[in-house]
Amino acid sequence: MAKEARPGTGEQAKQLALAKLRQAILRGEMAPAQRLVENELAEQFGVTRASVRAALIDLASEGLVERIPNRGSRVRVVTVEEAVAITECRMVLEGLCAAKAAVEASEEQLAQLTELGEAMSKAVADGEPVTYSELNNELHSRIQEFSGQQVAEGLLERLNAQLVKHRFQLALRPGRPQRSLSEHLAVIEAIIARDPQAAEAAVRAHLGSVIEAYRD
Amino acid sequence: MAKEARPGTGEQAKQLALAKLRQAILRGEMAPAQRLVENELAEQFGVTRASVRAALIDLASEGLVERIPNRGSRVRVVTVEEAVAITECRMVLEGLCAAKAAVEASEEQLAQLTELGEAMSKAVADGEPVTYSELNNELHSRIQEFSGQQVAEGLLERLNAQLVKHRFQLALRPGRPQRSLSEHLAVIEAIIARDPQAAEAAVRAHLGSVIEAYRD
DNA sequence: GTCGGCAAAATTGTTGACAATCCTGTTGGC
DNA sequence: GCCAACAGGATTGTCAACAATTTTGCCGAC
Repeated sequence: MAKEARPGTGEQAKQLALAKLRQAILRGEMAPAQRLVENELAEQFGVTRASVRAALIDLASEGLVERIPNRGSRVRVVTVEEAVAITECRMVLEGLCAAKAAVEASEEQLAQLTELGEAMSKAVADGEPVTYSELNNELHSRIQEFSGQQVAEGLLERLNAQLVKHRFQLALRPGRPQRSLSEHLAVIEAIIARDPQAAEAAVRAHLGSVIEAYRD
Repeated sequence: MAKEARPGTGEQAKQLALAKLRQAILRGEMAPAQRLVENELAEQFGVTRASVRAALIDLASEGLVERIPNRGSRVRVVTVEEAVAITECRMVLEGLCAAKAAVEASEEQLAQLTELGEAMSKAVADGEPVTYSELNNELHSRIQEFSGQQVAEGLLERLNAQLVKHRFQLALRPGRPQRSLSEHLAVIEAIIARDPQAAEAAVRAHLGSVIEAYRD
C-alpha cells in the first residue's frame, strides 16, 4: 500500500494526478465537502478522466475522499469525534512503535532523538510554532522508523493523512507547544533509557493530552 | 461468450469483480504469488478489464495484492515476519477495543460474550477446531463492534484479511485451541468485570501467545 | 399555492481500441 | 561459447466515445 508518492520524478499520468490531488487536498485548497467532479479535475491537472478516476479510488481507500456510487466524490471531512477515534488508534500504534524503538534503536539513532529534542526545545523557546510542528512530525516519523515496525508505520501514515488539518490547528494554539514539548521529551528520555514500557506509557500520555485538546 | 447482462441484479460491475476477486484470494483459490492478469480475470468474471483494474487498485490498498507498475499484479504473500508484525498491530488495536468495550458495552452485549465463551468451550471439548475458529473470529468481531471504535475496526478488518491463511493454519494445530480458549475466556471475563486495563492486558497476552505460535 | 411527475442536463460507469512498457527468446558479433 | 543488441509477444497504461444513472428545473394537476 502507499506506493511512493514522489512529486518530483516524472511518473505515470495516474500517479501524477494522484500526487497533485493529494497535495491539493492536504493543503486545504479544496473546500471541506467540496464536490470533486472527475471532468473538472482531469482538465485542471491535464490528464484524462480515467487517470483521475483511478487516483480517486486510491484516495478513497486512504480515507481522504469519500466516494458514493453514481453520485461522485467529495473530500472527506473529519469530525472531532473521528479525530479523537483516530488519535486513539495512533495512541496504541505509536505506543507500540516507541516500545520497539526503545529496544531496537541503535546508539546513533538515539543520538538523533536527543538532537531532535534539543531542536524542539529551542523552537518552543524561540516561539516558533510552525518549526516546532515540523520537528514534531519529524520526531514521530523517526520513532516509527527506528521501531522497524513497517506495518504500524503504514497504518500511521494513513491515519495521519486524515488529521493534517486538525494537527496543524492544534499546533497553533497558544500554550499548546509548551505542554506538548515536555511530553515529547519524556518520550525521548524513556526510549534512550531503553525502557519500552515507560516509552509506551509516555507516548500514550502525550496522545491522551492531544485527545483532550481536541475536545473543545 | 455468455456475457449475460443479468437484468435483475443491476450491481456495479466493479464491485462485483472486487467481491469475486477478494473471495477467490481469501479462499486460497489463487496460488501464492500467482500472477493476476487483468484480461484473464475480466473474462473469468464476465466483467470488463477496467472494472478488474479498479478492483485490483482497491485490493492493493487493502494489502491483498501487490501491484508493480507496468508489470502487473500478484497475490501478496505474507511472510512469517510480516504475520508477526501484523499481529503486533492487532495486539495493540484489539487491546484498545477490548478496553473500550469493557466500558461501553451494554449488559445485553455482555451476555452475548458469555454465550460465545460457552460455545467456544463446547467446541473445544467436542474437538471441532473449525467451529472453534469461526467462533473465535466471531468473538474478536463482537469485541470490536461493542467498543464503538470504528476506526480501529476498519484497520483491523484490513489487517485480518491479510492473515486469513495463517490464522486458519494456526487453528488446526494440535493443542492450540486449548491454550487459545483459556486466553479468550480471560478476555471475556475482564470485559464483563468492566475492567478496561485487565481486558487490554488479556488481549495482549492472547495475541502475544499467537505471535509465539507463529514463530515456528 | 403546493405537490407529483416528467424531461433535460450533468455526472458517473462502462466499453473497446490504441499506445507505451516490459519480459522472452533469438540472433549476430566477439 | 558467451555476451549484447534486437525483434516478437504479452501485458499494462491511456484515451475518447457510449450507456446508465442521478439530479435539477419545469410544467400541470389538485
